[in-house]
Amino acid sequence: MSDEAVILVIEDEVPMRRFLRALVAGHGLRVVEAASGEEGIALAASHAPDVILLDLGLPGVDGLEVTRRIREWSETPIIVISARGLEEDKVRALDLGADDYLTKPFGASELLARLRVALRHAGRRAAEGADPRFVLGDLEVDLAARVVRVRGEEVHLTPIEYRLLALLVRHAGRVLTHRHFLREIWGPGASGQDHYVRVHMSQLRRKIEEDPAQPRYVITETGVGYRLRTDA
Amino acid sequence: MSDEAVILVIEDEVPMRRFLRALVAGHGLRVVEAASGEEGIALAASHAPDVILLDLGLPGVDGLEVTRRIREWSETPIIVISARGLEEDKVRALDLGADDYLTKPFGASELLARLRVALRHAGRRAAEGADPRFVLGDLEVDLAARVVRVRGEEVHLTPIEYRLLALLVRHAGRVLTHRHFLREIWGPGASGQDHYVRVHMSQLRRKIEEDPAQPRYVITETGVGYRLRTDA
DNA sequence: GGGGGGTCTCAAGATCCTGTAAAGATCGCC
DNA sequence: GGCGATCTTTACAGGATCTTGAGACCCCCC
Repeated sequence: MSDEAVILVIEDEVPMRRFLRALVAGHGLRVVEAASGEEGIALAASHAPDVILLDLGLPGVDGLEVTRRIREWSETPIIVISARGLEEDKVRALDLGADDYLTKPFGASELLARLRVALRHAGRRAAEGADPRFVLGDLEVDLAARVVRVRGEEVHLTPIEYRLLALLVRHAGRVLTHRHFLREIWGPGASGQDHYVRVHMSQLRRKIEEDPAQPRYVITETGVGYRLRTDA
Repeated sequence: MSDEAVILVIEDEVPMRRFLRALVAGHGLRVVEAASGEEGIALAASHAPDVILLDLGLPGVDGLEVTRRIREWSETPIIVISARGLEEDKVRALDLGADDYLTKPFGASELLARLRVALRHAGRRAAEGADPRFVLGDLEVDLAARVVRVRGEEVHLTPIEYRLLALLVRHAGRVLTHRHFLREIWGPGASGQDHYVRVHMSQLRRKIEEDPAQPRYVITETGVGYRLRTDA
């Protein structure tokens, strides 16, 4: 999950940029780099990073200006890195919208810890409200909670039934082959056992379809596999 | 709006506490003071402050423990103040849930600026329900007070039982896997020991369920984990 | 009308998972 | 050092789930 997090590094000096990239990338995070303020602002807009690491001492558009410009439209956490440790510099940056301020030299593990704090904030903002749900007619699938409802009623599914449905939901509208189900759920050793899929799909339909003989949700594509309707 | 903001100061040394109160109160913020960790936790629950200023070097329940305990039910920003500037101290506090870490001595205006950052974060989250109590049928869990009641009667839980229940409450309605419980409670070294979870979950049910064989609250999802009902 | 591929359903047995008790190990406290 | 509380570990019965095979069905083509 947080393996997918994207960090934007805005830093003009090459050695420092390398250091930051190595540090951040070495911890399961993706890195996007900008060598100037303008580029940084553009990448913040195009890549929607989860956190921004920003060096104040940029040539051209300086770090404070970058902060101000990004804050006009985005609330992505910004961690400022600076060689200047004067209090008034910190106050200015923080009041302009930065979320943290680190003075060089700093320790690698402190930076990472503060990065985790910022990611926590970013993640919380993203996770506010209810879970993302897939709704189709009377069927409701909450992949985050692992809960399935039909006409508002919770339906109990066994592990295999749930995984079948989750696969269908994640690829709603597309046809999934028997082979695909077998690979994803039973692993590579089960090829050819198409009846596994059929039996469990039948159980699944019995639980979520009103009339399993006339399925509304799970459509069988004869000779190929199954497909989940996207329209009611 | 921010004229109404409440800052909780948890600090045992009187001069420092006076200094912080004067500083914060002089900027249109209300101050609530605690002289110990226990008091701090209690006031955090009863006064619902917008930001918490926490000294790490408390006697008795120390600052790290205070952070951990508050984070069990609340996401109020915590700014840690400490005489210790070692990197590992910072990392530990931040990873336990603190949002910022200031090393003494620090400048007054920097503290205020970081306080404004924390208030910004708190304000963004102002729409939060704020009641850290979970009620479901005859079961009542007060994460702030660390108290569990069944039909009004207080129930004594062992540490592990309580943490199991607290996890369930914090993710009420979602299925939590065995792996998740093991990681959160026993740490990364305990993977594969699913029976830990089963044994303690059984003890927990014996204490909170009327009929453990027909659980009303803790639902088992065979092959996956457990889930706490959200509806009666 | 018959045959065949593909599909659905059912149910029995095998397999895996879960709840529970109970005994031993550990810990904190006096 | 002893005691009580808690945690770990083991064992087993009962329950839930999965596999497997067989029969029925459907649709299309011959």
